[in-house]
Amino acid sequence: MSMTSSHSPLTNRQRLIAQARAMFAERGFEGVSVDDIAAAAGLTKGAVYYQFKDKTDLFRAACEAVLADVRDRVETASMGQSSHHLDEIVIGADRLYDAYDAPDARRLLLVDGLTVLGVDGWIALQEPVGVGLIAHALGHLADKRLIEPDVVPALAHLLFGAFVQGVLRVAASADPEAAGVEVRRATRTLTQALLSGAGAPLKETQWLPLT
Amino acid sequence: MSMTSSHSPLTNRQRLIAQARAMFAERGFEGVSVDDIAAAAGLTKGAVYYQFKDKTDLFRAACEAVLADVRDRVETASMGQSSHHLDEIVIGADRLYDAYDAPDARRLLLVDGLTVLGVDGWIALQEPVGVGLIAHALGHLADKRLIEPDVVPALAHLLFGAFVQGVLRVAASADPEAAGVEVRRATRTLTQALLSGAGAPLKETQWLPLT
DNA sequence: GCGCTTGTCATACCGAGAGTATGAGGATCA
DNA sequence: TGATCCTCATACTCTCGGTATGACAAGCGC
Repeated sequence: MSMTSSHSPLTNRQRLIAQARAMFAERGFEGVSVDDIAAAAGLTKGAVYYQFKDKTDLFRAACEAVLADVRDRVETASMGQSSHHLDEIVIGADRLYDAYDAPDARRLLLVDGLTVLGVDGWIALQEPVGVGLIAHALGHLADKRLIEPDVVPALAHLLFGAFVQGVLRVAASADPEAAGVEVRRATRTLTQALLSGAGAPLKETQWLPLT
Repeated sequence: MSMTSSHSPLTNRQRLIAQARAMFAERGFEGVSVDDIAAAAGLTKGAVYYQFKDKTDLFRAACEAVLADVRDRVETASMGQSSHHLDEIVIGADRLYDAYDAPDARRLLLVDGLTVLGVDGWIALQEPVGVGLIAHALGHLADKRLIEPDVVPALAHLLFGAFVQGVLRVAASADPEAAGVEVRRATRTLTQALLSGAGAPLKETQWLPLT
């Protein structure tokens, strides 16, 4: 069970995932029928509902395949970069933009994923890769007390949300080239502001003893 | 055409929008059928397809109704607050969290809206209220040269993306009370970092003509 | 070889639901 | 009193997700 990438001939399950990934990326989750995916893989609906629980399950498998490629692009881009440095949050954001610069990553992970998988499923999906990378970089800032350590999980989530809208803004722009530079500059403004150490004291008024 | 809020008896169109808003907020766009909405309003599908182009059009009308309430809550909360001040970005974020603290705002505007209306439709929907408020507050920072003025539009979009994930993180949390405080603290870390003026010079190394 | 099980997939079918076609009923106006 | 327009109900089509069931092959014990 679950042997990933044996050798030459793809299993029918892998072909279904590959077709689903390509077609979902082009026409979206609602724009593709299960019969279409099965036919594109040279199969019928019966094969799909044997391999997967339902259409959402197939979508989830396609998302994980896309996410695996995104993770690969992030990690290979991280080779030869200064790790354990404070500005990892700055260069890490640029790496994320590069890694998510693909139609399937945008459509599956950032657009349809939230509605199809639900809020909890979506967060669980993004936690290990995107949010995790940001949280790791923020950990270095917390070590130097540039930010409070206990805000790292939530702040990583927030920054990933900013990143998501950055990707979507570029994708929706009439001039993606210019929008890409604009978004990366705005992101850099955000991340470099965190490097200036303005979140450490938080001397403001003891507002709530909660948490 | 388009007479909003005449007096006592709601028109059938308004009743349809109200029912759609309530049912979409509870069961989501895909979880509610057009017949259900029509029946809940004491009508049939024919009335819906006379008043609206399709189901998406009805959803869009419901979104605008929700957004009108959100805008009201933002503006009434803005009465008696220090405007034209630098920390408007800090207190404005808190006002946004309060204004979006409703099930229909979360589900329609932040979850289903992106997939149903598409990326362009979603951005166009959020621009006048949420993004606009943030852009206005960022304008004060740009006036004082704490950030570069030309990054304001993109940065406002990014910060709104962070805000969206903050709302969703609270909604998905098992303890919304604690998560709310956590998210607001993280947001404050982000906004206050911008106040420290680390984005002004941007003297950084001629980084990349990339993209 | 034979029966039995198991894994894999095709076929046939059901029901829900979006969208359309059409006409009924009322109101207004000539 | 028609004629026209507005508003909506009814009846229908068609796509599509999901299920039920059977076909077919590969093993496996005997």
